Amino acid sequence: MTPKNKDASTEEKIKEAARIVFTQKGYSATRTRDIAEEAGINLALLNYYFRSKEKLFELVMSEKVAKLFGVIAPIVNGETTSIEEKVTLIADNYITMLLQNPGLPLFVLSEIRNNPEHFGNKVQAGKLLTESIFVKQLKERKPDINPLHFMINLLSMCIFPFIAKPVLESAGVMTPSQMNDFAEERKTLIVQWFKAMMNS
Amino acid sequence: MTPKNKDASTEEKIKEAARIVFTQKGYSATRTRDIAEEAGINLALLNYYFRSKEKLFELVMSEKVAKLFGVIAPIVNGETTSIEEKVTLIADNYITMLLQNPGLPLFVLSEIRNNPEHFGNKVQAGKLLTESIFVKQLKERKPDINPLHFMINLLSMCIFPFIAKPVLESAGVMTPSQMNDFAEERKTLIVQWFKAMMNS
DNA sequence: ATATTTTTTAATCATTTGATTAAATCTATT
DNA sequence: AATAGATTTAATCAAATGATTAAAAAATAT
Repeated sequence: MTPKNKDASTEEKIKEAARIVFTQKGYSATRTRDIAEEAGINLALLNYYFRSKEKLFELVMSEKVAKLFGVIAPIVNGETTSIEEKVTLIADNYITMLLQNPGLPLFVLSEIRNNPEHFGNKVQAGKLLTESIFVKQLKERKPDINPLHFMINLLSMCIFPFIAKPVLESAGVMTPSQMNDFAEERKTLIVQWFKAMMNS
Repeated sequence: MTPKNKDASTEEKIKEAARIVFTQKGYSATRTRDIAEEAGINLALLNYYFRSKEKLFELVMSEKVAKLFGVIAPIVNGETTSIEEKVTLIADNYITMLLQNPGLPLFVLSEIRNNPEHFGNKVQAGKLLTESIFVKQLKERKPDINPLHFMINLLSMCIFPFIAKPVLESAGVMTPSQMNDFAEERKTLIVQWFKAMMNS
C-alpha cells in the first residue's frame, strides 16, 4: 500500500529543481517544462506530486522567505547580547548564509514586489524591524534617530552586494571568486563601520 | 507624406504604458495586451510602432539603466569636489531621483539578473566603480581598504530602502508616506554616517 | 474632390504553456 | 505468479500569448 510514503527521491528531485529554476529566473519566466528537465523527470510528474506550478512555487517561496529572515530573528531577539555582539553575529551569520545562497535576496524581494500575497509573513518580519530587543537597544543608544535607519543600514550592508552581484559581474567589476573574498572581508568591516555610525 | 513624422502622441502613449507595466511586473510577467490596455490602444499598434515586445522592452530598459547610473556618473568624476561634497551630492540627488522612481532599482537589477545581455552598459558602470576620481580619493584617504567597499556602502544606503520597500509596506512596517519621510531623512544622515565610516 | 499615404482596427495564426488523461511500468503484498 | 496499488510516460487539450494580415478609417497631398 504505502499510501503516504511516496518515493521521496522523485518528489525531492522536483522540489530541488524548482528551487534552482525559480530562484534563477523568477516565477513568471519559469516554465514547468524547465523544472521537469532540470529534475530529469516527465512533465506530468510535476502535477502528480504537486498540484500545480503555483502550489510548487508557494512551497519554494515559503522556504526562501524563512531562510532570508530566519537568520536574524533569533539574533535580534537575544536577551543577553549587546548591540555590538548582535551586529557581529548578524554580519557573520547573514553573509555566511548569503554566500551559500547568493540569489536569494533578489529572488525573494522581486517576487514579493510582483505579488505581495506571496509574503505569507509567517516570520513576522515586521516585528523584527520594529519590536525586537535589538531595536530597543538602538533606541536607548541613539534616542534621536529612528532605529529603523540602523536596521536598514545593517541589512543593506550585508545584503546589497548580493543584490548588485549580477551587475558587478556583468560589468566586469568583479569575478565570482572576487565577490566571495569581498563578502568575507565585510564580515568584520561591517561591525567596525556600524560602531562608527553609532558613535557619530 | 511625412514619412518619419509619426503622430508621436500614440507612439509615446505606448512607450509610457510600457514603462509603467514593465517596471511594475518585469519583462516575463508583462503581456503585450497589458501594455495595449494601459495605453488605451489596439494590440496591433504596438507591433506597428515597435517591432516586437522585445524591441519595446530594450527601449525602456535602456532608459531605465541610463537613469539609474546617470545620476552618479557626473558626480563621481567631479574634478574639483571633495569626498564629502561628492557624498553629499550623491545622497541628495540619488534619493531625490529614487523618490520619483521607487521601483527603478528592483526592476533594473532583477532584469539584469534574468538576462545580463540587457545590460548594454553604455554608461560604462564598471568604470564608475573602479576608475572614477571618487575612487582615487577614497583610496588616498583609506589606502588599506578596497574603495569598492565604500562605493557599495554608499549606494546600498541610498538604494536599499527602495529595494526593500515592497517588503516593508507589505509587512506593515511603513506606509508609502512614511517611506518618503524616511528616505528624505537619509539624505543628510547618510553623509554623516559615511564620514564616520571614513574616520573609523 | 480625388487619390495616396498613414494610422487604426478586428480577426486570425502559430506557438507556447499549464494541465489532464489513459495507458504502461514498477513495487509490494499475498 | 497473481493482484492491487503506486509511479511514470506519451499524447493531447484548452487557454494564453506574441505576432500578422487584410481591410477600414483618418490624414495628407494633388
